[in-house]
Amino acid sequence: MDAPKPTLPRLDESLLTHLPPFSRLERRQIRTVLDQASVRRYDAGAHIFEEGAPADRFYMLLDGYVRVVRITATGEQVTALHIPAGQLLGIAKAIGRETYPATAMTATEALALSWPTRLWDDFVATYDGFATETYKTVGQRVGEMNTRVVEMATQQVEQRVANALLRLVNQTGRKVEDGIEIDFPITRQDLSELTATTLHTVSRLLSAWEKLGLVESRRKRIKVRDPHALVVLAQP
Amino acid sequence: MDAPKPTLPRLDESLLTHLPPFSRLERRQIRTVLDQASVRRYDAGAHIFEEGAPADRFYMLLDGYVRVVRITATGEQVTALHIPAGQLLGIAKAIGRETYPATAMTATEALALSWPTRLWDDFVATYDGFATETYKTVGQRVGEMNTRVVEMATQQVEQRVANALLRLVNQTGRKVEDGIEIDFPITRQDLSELTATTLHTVSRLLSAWEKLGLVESRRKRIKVRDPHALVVLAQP
DNA sequence: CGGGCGTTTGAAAACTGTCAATGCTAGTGG
DNA sequence: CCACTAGCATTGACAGTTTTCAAACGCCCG
Repeated sequence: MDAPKPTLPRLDESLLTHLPPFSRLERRQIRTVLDQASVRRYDAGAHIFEEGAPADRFYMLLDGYVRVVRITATGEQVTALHIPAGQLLGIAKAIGRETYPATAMTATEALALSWPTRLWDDFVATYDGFATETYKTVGQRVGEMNTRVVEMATQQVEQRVANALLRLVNQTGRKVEDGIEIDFPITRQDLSELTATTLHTVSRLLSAWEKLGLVESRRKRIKVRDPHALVVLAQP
Repeated sequence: MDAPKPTLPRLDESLLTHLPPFSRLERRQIRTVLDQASVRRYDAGAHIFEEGAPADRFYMLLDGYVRVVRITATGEQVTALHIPAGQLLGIAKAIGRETYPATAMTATEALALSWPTRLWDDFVATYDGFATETYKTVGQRVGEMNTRVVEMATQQVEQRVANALLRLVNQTGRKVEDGIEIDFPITRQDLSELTATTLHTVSRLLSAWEKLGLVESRRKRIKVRDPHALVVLAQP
């Protein structure tokens, strides 16, 4: 919400060198980019920007996970997607918008760089590969949204939840002993907002799957023990 | 699917002068753009391009309506959006994709220009306003998809169908005596693919609304007589 | 004028949501 | 260090919208 403030120590260039939108830049260019950036740490659950607000800044998530949600007139939340560290967000400018199309809130403690949106056109024009890579990101997100529309239109709840779990595990999974765990705290409610159902139904499904040995879950943590069996469930 | 072929008579420049992506171009530039274009007429129901195919060309729809659909593994169709004359389509390149993300089929007889995708970067670089306007188009479509996800996640079928009807009427409505009619042939099945329900449910809803005097419909035609009442129905 | 395709309608079944109540966990503060 | 409590999760019973299944109708185009 309030404007991010620059930190005193200079940011290290290695922060960006391996991230796609900046990977083709020279050291000197990265220096310039970093000198224009603000860093900020966010608590878990903090709002980075709000749907409908002027798109003042765009962000690069350095650490943590962000949930992109829309909130309906009646107060219900619908989660559009999750963004892992290393991706841009708040890039309204890339799709010709002056305001943010959704609210971004952190799913974990997070760290992000940001730049004033007025620098966007500079970045696109000046930095080789920046535009290409950001449009790829847009493309992936559009693709993912598309997939969700198709799923919601054609599949039953069980399949949607299974698919959502698999996607989370693929995108943000952390390999642990006997399974893969979703790398951030996620509640039944969160999962239900991602799959257009209720927390009750999600709870029942997870309980059932746990009895079958497909998943294991504690409060806010979900571990998938048998991804393949889930893939089977996810099919109609 | 075979390649569009150029027509013999030269295309008139006035075709493009008032269309957003080209409206800032000079006459001479439009001439160049047109000389590189192919025109083609499509029958109603024809496929312009297919999901997953290499994005060889991008298109400007000059007349008619196009339906963008995705087809699931089990053969069900889900309609993503409708595109009216005057808009670009097949602009995979704008979102960093090499293949079309969905199938485009005509809802009516249609007329479209097209260019080889290799010209895309030229267009973006050379023509003032082209990039900006196309990204606005992308933004609008993303916004619309977003809205549909939210609707599907939070609303009942009746509200979704009402909202879909209103959107169609707003975007492609033609004012007629005592009402506004959707400007292209649309079946119950089509509407159900747009709202994630079945043709039966759509049929029942339309029958009920017709009894109430909100709409009037014949085979493949829907006329909205009382948009305001529909807006009320569309609310939760 | 015929038939195909779109449409209508009834009845029954099925998912899934709603309501309600309780149990449990993890973090907080004394 | 332990008790407390707020938030998260579980579960049963029930209701209701929506789909599914089936059958028949009727409009339009060729």
